Amino acid sequence: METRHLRYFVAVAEEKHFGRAAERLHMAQPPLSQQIKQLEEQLKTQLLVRTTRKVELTPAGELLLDRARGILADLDQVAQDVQLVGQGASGVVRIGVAGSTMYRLMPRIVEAARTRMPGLRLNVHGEMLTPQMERALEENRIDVALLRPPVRSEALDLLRLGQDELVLALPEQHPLAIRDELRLADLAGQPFISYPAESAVSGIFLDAARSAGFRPDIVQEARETSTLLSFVAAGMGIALVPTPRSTFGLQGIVFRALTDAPEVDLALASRKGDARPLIANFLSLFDAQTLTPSEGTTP
Amino acid sequence: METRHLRYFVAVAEEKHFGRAAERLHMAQPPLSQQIKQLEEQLKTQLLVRTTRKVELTPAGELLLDRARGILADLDQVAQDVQLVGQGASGVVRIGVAGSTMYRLMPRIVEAARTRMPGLRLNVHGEMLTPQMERALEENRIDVALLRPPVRSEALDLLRLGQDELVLALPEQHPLAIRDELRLADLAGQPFISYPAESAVSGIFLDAARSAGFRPDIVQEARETSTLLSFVAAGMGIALVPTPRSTFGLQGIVFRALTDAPEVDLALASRKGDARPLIANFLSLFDAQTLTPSEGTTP
DNA sequence: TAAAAATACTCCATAGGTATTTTAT
DNA sequence: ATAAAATACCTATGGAGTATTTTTA
Repeated sequence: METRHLRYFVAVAEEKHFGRAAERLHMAQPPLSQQIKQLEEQLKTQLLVRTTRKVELTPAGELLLDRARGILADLDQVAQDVQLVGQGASGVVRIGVAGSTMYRLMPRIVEAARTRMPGLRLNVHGEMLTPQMERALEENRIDVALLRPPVRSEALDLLRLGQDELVLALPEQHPLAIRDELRLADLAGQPFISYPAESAVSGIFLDAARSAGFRPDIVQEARETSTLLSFVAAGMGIALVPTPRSTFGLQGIVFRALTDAPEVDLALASRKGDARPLIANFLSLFDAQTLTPSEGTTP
Repeated sequence: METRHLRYFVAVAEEKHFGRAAERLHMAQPPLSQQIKQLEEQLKTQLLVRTTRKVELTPAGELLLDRARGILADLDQVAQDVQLVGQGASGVVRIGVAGSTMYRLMPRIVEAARTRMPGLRLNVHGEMLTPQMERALEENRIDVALLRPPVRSEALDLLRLGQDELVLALPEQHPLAIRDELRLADLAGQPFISYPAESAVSGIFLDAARSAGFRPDIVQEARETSTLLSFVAAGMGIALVPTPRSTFGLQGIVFRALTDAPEVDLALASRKGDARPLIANFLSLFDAQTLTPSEGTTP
């Protein structure tokens, strides 16, 4: 049974007239009769009762009409869908995201995708650290990653989305809070709360501290900025965090800029080899600074 | 897009090898390549990535593989279903049934249909009287009718299912209840409960009474036997009913046979013109006395 | 008898086959 | 160097067209 048979049958069943159906199909009546006859022979089932005055459907014909319409509609839909996927206008992008980009940047990304690529679905893998995302990309478990450089792998493309300065978070009553100018070196000897050692922000912080001539005393690690700040609020230590716009409702915390603040980037990483139009389209959403630059968030 | 394209594509996508796919399709490799190429051109979408070492699916190809399998399965299913309907092995039979055949005969009919024609679905139109069913048949609102003859129309085929004698139902305390032999004529002058005037049983009763030389005094009509017997139990009158096997839990009723009891048939009626195999098959279930004869019920 | 579907036949488009070339590993 | 897909070309099946006959309301 070819789709031709279905198209022809539906036309005849709807017109209840071979001549008119043939016209509608832009063909002559005899070959149409032949094809219908062939269909009936293949199905070993009479579909139409023909008299010279009228064409009527048998119960089997009624069933076929209904089902054939469905199948033809399916075919049209599939053709459309396949083309959309082929053009990269439709499909699922698996995106790995750093912990708390979830709160400020991710919603913007989701919104941008929703409005400018309606056929796209984002499969979000949250709470990942940069090295985890690198591996996940390499092992094809995710397609793109919203991460903080640097990345080790050479096989990744990076699209910089923005830059944050690390700012100092410290308890309100802390002696350093009254100083109006602070340098990194002033923090030597303080107890620090930090992100996990594997995280990009932690690496940047440690490098910067080493350059400033001290080795920070990390008294506590926290994966999420909200947790980290709550430790600061509790007076356990001070911390450097990527310019947070909210204190997560915590009391007793103040933020101070550093004159020599280390910078952290935020970037979209993807595999260099990945030629899929969907990924290219998704990345192109962010080429033209859709998300205002320096709109970084927390690690 | 022809189903050929789908079959070919599924074969190649599954084998991931044009040569093996061609073998599986019992054809040569070049025309297969051509057809796939044609499909890709029609969809304006690349479906496969070919190298000389391996064939891989694009995301669009993955989608098409999945959907094409579904459509091909649908087609097979449709072909099967159409053939079943064509052979009359599957479909819906709209059956009109006399009121209380529902309780004893209908379940047997449903059971016979279920076991011997699993593809058949019965659409039961209950609580109908013979003349209503005749009209419903003529107007093609039902396909068959389980009714009590006689029927007026010449355009119906009747298949007799069984025969009942009308038995006398009367209050326990009724004077006639002590007589050991009763004839119809003995009932002259009694108050009667009867089925509606249009019903077949009512007609048969009135004819029999006329022959016996009296015109019954009908004090109450009831459509359903259960209702009718409750009137008898209440002492409102006596009644002739088709051999009921249950008293519907009513107290104070007795049944007496009449030596000259009128007989009522039960039959399956169908349109003479109806050549649909489904109807023929359904009726043939009852040709061979599947339902034991004289298993009649109530009107 | 007239309108419509079925036949009979003819033709040609194209699915499918054969031979060969190209390509990527 | 080789396996596999693509290309080139040919063949022939069968889909579609034209002319005509058959059917039935």
